[in-house]
Amino acid sequence: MSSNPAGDDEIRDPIREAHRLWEAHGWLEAANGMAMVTSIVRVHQLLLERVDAVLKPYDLTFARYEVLRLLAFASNGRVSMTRMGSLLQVHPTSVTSAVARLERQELVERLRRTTDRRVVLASITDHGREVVEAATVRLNEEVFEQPGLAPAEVLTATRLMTDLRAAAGD
Amino acid sequence: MSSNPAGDDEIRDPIREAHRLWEAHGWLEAANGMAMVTSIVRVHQLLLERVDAVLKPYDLTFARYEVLRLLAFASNGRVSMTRMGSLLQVHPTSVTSAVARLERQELVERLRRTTDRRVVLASITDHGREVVEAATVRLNEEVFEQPGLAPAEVLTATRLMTDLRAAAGD
DNA sequence: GATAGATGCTTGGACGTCCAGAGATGTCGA
DNA sequence: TCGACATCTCTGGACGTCCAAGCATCTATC
Repeated sequence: MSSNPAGDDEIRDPIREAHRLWEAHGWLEAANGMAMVTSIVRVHQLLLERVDAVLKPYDLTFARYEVLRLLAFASNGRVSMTRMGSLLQVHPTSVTSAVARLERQELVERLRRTTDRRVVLASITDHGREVVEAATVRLNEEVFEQPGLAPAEVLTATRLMTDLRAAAGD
Repeated sequence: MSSNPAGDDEIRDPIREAHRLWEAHGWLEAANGMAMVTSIVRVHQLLLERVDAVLKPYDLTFARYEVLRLLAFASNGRVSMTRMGSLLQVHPTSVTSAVARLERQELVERLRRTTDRRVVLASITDHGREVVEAATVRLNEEVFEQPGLAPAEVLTATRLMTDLRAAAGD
């Protein structure tokens, strides 16, 4: 179809291309917002790829890592399911799912609060503590200390994301 | 445990709290990066919530919307599966999954390229075009024109996300 | 105390994403 | 022509997220 020597329809950056098409269709007021949203979606995907690659040797995903990290921080290493969902800002069923897998991996135990037997407490095991500490060291080294932006820009990006969260009622 | 009158362990912003804990554990070099990554993950979640809410009346998700939008832009309304995965930057199986659902909804048809019968072309139907144009109008109005930041900040955020994508080899 | 409503958690199902592997088709060199 | 290899797509399964619905337990009201 094309005479482009590097292949047909070479597109450098799909997001830039989408922005161009939005403007070409007259959606001028929306083009920049579309580009921002699409960029965030893509960055999210790339960052999670990096994070999950680091966590893979520990047989963890980011979702389960966050649960373990939260429990390791908690006093007594115990937090109720509902409270975890609230702190991690995920739905109760996601907590159920994550804790179920962590329990199978023997990184977490389930306990029932005696004063209110409806409440399930997730409790990190000694092995869970070892795993989460090792995983945190690696995550810090390989992702969080090298997030892909200069230190000042990291702060700017964080501030903008915080504003976006606030605008969405977070 | 706590004497906080508004309940125990009131936490305003889980991300700020995580940042504090990271510093308290001496992970100073990683704390800002952790906060940025966590913020992006959260913003992604909130934005997709907004987008999916707008698309719900059209029985679309963002993933399927992107496929439809791409097809509507393409000449003849046709694109091969592999090329869609490349342009949308998702795995081939995600394209298969999205096109399968769109086909059931009669928004897309599958054709086979005669000159190379390995290639499947997704082709948008007239009904698909109607749906995607209507959905685009709503998305522009309700999300992309009101992304939650001032216009200048939208540009800054987009630039930072673009730099992050470049750093990740996008 | 008994019953109605609230709360905490789980289950089952739909969808999206990724991986591993398989099947069909094309291409290239012996 | 034939066989080896590459390419395109799909299937099946694991995991995460969300929704709707259900069960167990607690609380409040009479």
